Amino acid sequence: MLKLSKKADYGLMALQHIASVQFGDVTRARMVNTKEIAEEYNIPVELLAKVLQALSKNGLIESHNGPKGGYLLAKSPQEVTIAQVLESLEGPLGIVDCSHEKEGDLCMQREHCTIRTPLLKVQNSIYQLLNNMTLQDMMGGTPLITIQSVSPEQQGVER
Amino acid sequence: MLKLSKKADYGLMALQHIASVQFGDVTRARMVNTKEIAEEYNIPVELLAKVLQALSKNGLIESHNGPKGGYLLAKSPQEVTIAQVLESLEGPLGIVDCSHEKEGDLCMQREHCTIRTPLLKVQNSIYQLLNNMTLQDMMGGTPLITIQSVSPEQQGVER
DNA sequence: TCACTATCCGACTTAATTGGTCGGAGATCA
DNA sequence: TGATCTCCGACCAATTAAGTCGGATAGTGA
Repeated sequence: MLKLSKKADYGLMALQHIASVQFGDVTRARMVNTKEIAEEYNIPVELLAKVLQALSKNGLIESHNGPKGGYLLAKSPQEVTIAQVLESLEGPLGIVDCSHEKEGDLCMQREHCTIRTPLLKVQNSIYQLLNNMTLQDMMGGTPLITIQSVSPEQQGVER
Repeated sequence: MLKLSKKADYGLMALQHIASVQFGDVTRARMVNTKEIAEEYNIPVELLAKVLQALSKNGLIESHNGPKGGYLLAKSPQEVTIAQVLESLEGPLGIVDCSHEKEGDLCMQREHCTIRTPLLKVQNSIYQLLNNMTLQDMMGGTPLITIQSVSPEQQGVER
């Protein structure tokens, strides 16, 4: 319930990866391509490509093709909010349908609908939550759970 | 995106209706059956029945069958949280899959997953939000959009 | 310059979840 | 005791998401 889609998951991972390559201290800034991310995170390549497509279309990342091509962050990490990412991949987000319904297909329950107002409140709260968290927060702010590429013998250490 | 299911919608409406019939000031307390709710809110009867079944199974309402039967709220409105309702109808709610994953099917992205921790924060915030709002809040606290059942003589008005 | 290669891009197919439907079992009231 | 009204559990269809495939485009090296 309320689970976000694989596309959203993949999108967030990819963006986070691109951001840390581009702005992180460890490696020097470079372009990163679909295949690299897919292999790093075990994501089906073509699906990830689709996700990156959408993000590019919505102006969150820039695409450069040809050999040595790849993707680049279009904005700085603190300018990209989680809400923007999710909306780019899944359309406008809303708990209730009637929040963004067009003329003609309003729900049959409308007339007696008593749950709309309180749910809209919840929806707004969630939106603010997602809109206040940026890529920046996902990168540096919180430590990784398990770090594999550092010391392999710590693999078993979880949570 | 993040939209809650029809079942959840229907469930909330039904509970709200039952609550206001049982505890509201307008009419005297009585049992309410599936058909009545379905007609009132234009919900497919059988689907609503399924929803009420689930709620009954999870101890949120009591079922009484036979003629003059119907449903009754099992707890007082301020004891029933939105989170409880949603979980009864849709299983445990979580933004990320890995929050309640069992042994064996952990996601392939786990090893490098950098987005888990921040997303869990978001998830907790949302949960608290839903867990702090009760049926009571949905009834009296917030005004209705359209108030049809206010004047008693309109009570019998059916369509 | 020209051909090759590696990339992005859009449409299609398949699997899963959700929404909706049907017939049966149990209980109550006349 | 019988008939009726209710809840209950299993079944089927439709929508949506997940994953796949081939084509188009741009850059590089000979």
